[in-house]
Amino acid sequence: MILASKIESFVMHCGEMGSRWGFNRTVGQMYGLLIIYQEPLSAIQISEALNISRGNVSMGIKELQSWRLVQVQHKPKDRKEYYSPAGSIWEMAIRVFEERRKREIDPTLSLLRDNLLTEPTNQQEEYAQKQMHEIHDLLETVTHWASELQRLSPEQLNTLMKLGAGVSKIINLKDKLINNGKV
Amino acid sequence: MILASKIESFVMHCGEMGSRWGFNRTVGQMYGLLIIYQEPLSAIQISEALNISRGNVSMGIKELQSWRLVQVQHKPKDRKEYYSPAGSIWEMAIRVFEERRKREIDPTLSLLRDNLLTEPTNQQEEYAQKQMHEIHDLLETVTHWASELQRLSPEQLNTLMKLGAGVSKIINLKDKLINNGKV
DNA sequence: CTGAAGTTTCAGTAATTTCTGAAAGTTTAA
DNA sequence: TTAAACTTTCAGAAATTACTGAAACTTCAG
Repeated sequence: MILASKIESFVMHCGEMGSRWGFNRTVGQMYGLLIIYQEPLSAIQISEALNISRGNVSMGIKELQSWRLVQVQHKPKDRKEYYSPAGSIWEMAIRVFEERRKREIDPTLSLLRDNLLTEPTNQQEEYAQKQMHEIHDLLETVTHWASELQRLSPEQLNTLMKLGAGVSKIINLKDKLINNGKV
Repeated sequence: MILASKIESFVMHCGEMGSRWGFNRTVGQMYGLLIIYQEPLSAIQISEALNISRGNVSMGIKELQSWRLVQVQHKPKDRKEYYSPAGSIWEMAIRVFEERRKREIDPTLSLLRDNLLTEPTNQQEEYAQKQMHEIHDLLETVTHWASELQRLSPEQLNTLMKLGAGVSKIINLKDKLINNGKV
């Protein structure tokens, strides 16, 4: 399988960015390929398109599945499995975001919670706990907000984002209304 | 320099999470240490506390500076440089967020922009460009929104986050007001 | 100047992560 | 059953990334 050069440049870029996005080069390439290629692809097609071993494809698919980013399909009269991206671009973004939160924030939150349960035994620990407390509260707020936002429909979220900083005006407006007892 | 066990567990955790947050283990540990430790620390103190070479500390500090996360200070009658975290926990979070956007999203946006400039030459490329277009628009919207939010004061942003999904009610409210020609 | 006290750089080594390919496992059609 | 067609696993090799320590560089007090 030979890729059109525009497609290839996108796929290779995904590979280079892969590790920054939380997976490795070949997993990044695989995901890029599945997104950009209209038809579902079999493991062997992926391994040929990217010049990587069949075993590596298997491991990569597993990884992408753990991120809930790929779907398996079957074609009639064909025992092979065919892979395609799971959900719309929008949904994929949400999933990457969510998974990264789980991997990057949740473990820290739980460590902080544990550490904050015990009393500080000296001045040094007291300061340490103060800092941990601040980090904890920040992460809690952000996590909570993120999960609330995820419950909005794509349209609502889009409206909100397009609103940009204008959202602050609306918050002020709300405050005014509340203060006037009108809401 | 010996660390209290609670401090140590936090520092080691930062090390383990380091690579997920965009730096490596020792850079993560160094940053954790600076955050949790009340006094500014010299390079030699850091290297002793973490059992890493002096040269590694120098490289790590450089890395943290490229993220704008540390500050250098001097003590009277002492030629050593002392390091401490730059800004409040809040500001640090903003900076990590911003730097990661630069490293994880901006390069992709620019690749997509370039690829979208040329006309597709066949059906396969047409589909590819459709996908790239969607990703591009999503990343643009998110990036733009993020930079708008950064312009809000911590207090405003906090209000907004605490509001959670309630923000949708407010958006609806705004729509109503606009439709009634009252705003 | 000089040299002591510090910082930075970087070649080579160590540690970690990723990838391959062959073997083992699974599924299904006949 | 059997065997073909496929998938998964995993030990070891390859590639990448991080770390050390010694040398080079910088700064400054005397």
